[in-house]
Amino acid sequence: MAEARATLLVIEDDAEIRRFLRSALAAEGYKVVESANAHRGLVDAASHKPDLAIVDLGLPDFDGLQVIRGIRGWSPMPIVVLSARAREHAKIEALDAGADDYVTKPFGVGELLARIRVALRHRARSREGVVVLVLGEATVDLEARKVTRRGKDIHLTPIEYRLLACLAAHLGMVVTHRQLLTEVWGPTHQADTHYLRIYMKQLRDKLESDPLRPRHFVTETGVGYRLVCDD
Amino acid sequence: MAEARATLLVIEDDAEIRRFLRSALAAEGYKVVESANAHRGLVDAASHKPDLAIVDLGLPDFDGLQVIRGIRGWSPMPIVVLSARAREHAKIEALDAGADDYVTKPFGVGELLARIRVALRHRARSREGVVVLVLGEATVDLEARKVTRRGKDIHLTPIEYRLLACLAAHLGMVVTHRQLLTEVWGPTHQADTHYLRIYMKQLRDKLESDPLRPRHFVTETGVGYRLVCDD
DNA sequence: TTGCGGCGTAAAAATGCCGTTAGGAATCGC
DNA sequence: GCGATTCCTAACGGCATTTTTACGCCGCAA
Repeated sequence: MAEARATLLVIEDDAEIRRFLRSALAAEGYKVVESANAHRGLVDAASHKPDLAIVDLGLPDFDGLQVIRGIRGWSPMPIVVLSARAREHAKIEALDAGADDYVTKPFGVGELLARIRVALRHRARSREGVVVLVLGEATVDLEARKVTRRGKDIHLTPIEYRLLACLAAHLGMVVTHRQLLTEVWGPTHQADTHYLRIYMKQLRDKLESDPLRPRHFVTETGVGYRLVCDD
Repeated sequence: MAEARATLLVIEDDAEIRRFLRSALAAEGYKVVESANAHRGLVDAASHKPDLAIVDLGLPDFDGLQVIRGIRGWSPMPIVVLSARAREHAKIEALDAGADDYVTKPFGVGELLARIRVALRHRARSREGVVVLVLGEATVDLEARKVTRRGKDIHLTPIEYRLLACLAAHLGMVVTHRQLLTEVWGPTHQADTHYLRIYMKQLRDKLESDPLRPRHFVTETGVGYRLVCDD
C-alpha cells in the first residue's frame, strides 16, 4: 500500500536488476526514476529531487561512495545502498559516508521495501521546519496553508483551518473543548461546544478516508479532540 | 570515535552478548544501560530516556516486537534490532513495527557501530521534559493524555483519567478515599467510596499486567489507594 | 460458626454528550 | 444588487460514560 506517491531514484547499472526494482517499486505505488550510471544518477538526483535514492555501489563510471557524498553535499534525502559487497568494511564506509541503510545482494524484495519505508518514515519526521502533516491520504502544509487529498487541493474555510491548526499545534495530544473554542471563536464562546461538533465533521468529511470512522480526528468524549498523525 | 556521550539501552537476555556489547559500546564512549528482559527493558527505556535502544528479538518474557511497539507508543527514539532470526518476514515485521534497523547475528561490531551512528545521526529529538509514568508494560503520558500498553493505545474515560492523575500527583503515597472523591467527583460525593472500587477496577483492568494481582494500583484497606511506579 | 464491614466484580439502567442533518442568516465577491 | 459561500441555529437519534443496583469473597470478631 502506497504512501502519497513518493518518488524513488534507482541508480543501478545492471539492466535486469533495474527492471526488477522498477516493477517491484511501482507495484507499491512509488514513482520510479532510473539512472544507469553514477554521473547520470547525480544529475537525476538534483533534477528530479526524489524522496529517496537507491544506490548500487558497483557502478561503471565511478564509485558509488562518491554518489553518496555527492548527494549528501546538498541534500539530506535518504540513501539506501544496494551492493554485492558484503565485506564489513564496505558497509561501514558507505554508512559513514552518509548512506542510511545498506542491503547486500541477493536481497529479499520485502526487506528492501520495508527498509525503504523506514527511510521514508525518517524523512517525514526530520523535516521539522516545513510542517507537513500526513493524515492517511491527505496532507496538510501548515505554513503554506495548503491541504491536499489524493493529490487534489482541498479548500478549507477560515474556521476549519484555524481549528485544524489548533489541533496540529498540539499534535497527538488532547486539546480541550475550552482551548479549541477560545483559540478559534474567542473567549466569549467557551460554552458553544456544538460548534466544534459541526466543524469537526466538516474536517473529517474533507480529510478522513472514512469520515464515519475517523482515524485522525479522534474525539475524547467529555474532554476534547486529538489529532493523530501517522509517520 | 564517540558522539557526545550518548546513552544507549541494551535489551538482551544473553549475558555474554551483553557483556560483549557493553565493552564495545563503552569503548566508543557511549554510556550503556542494560536490561535482561523485555519487561525491564520497557521500564528502563522510559526511566533512563536513552538516545537509542538496541533490542534483541528473542527475549524470554515476551516478544521483542512488543518492546518495539511499547517504546514507539511514546517515544521516537531510534531502535536497532539485534536478532538471530534471519528470515525475511521477521525483519519486515520488526521494521514495520517501528524499528529503525535490523542486524542479524552473528554480526560485525564495526557494522553495528556504523549503524548506530546512522541511527543517532538522524535521531529526531524527542519532546523535552515529557512526564511519562511507567507501570509495568503500560506507559502514561499525563500531559498528552496518552496511555499505551504493549504498544497499543488505551482509551481512558474522563473519570478514569482524573482518578489516575490524582493518584499520580501523589506518586507512591497513599491517597485517602476522601481526597480522591473530592478531587474526582467533587466535595459532595465524599461518601461514595463505592465509585472508587468500580473505577479502580477499570484502571487495573486496563493498565495492570495481572489485574487480579495489582502491582501498581495498591489498595490500602480502610484508608485509600496508592500508585506505585517502576522507576 | 455466624454476622459484619470493606472490597472486588458484574451487568443493567440512566444520563448526557456526540454525530449528523438540514435550513436559514450573514458575509463576501462580482 | 445578486449569487455563492460561509457561518450559525436547531433538533433528533445513537452511543459512550456514568450511575445505579446487586452479588460473591475474604478477614475478623463475637
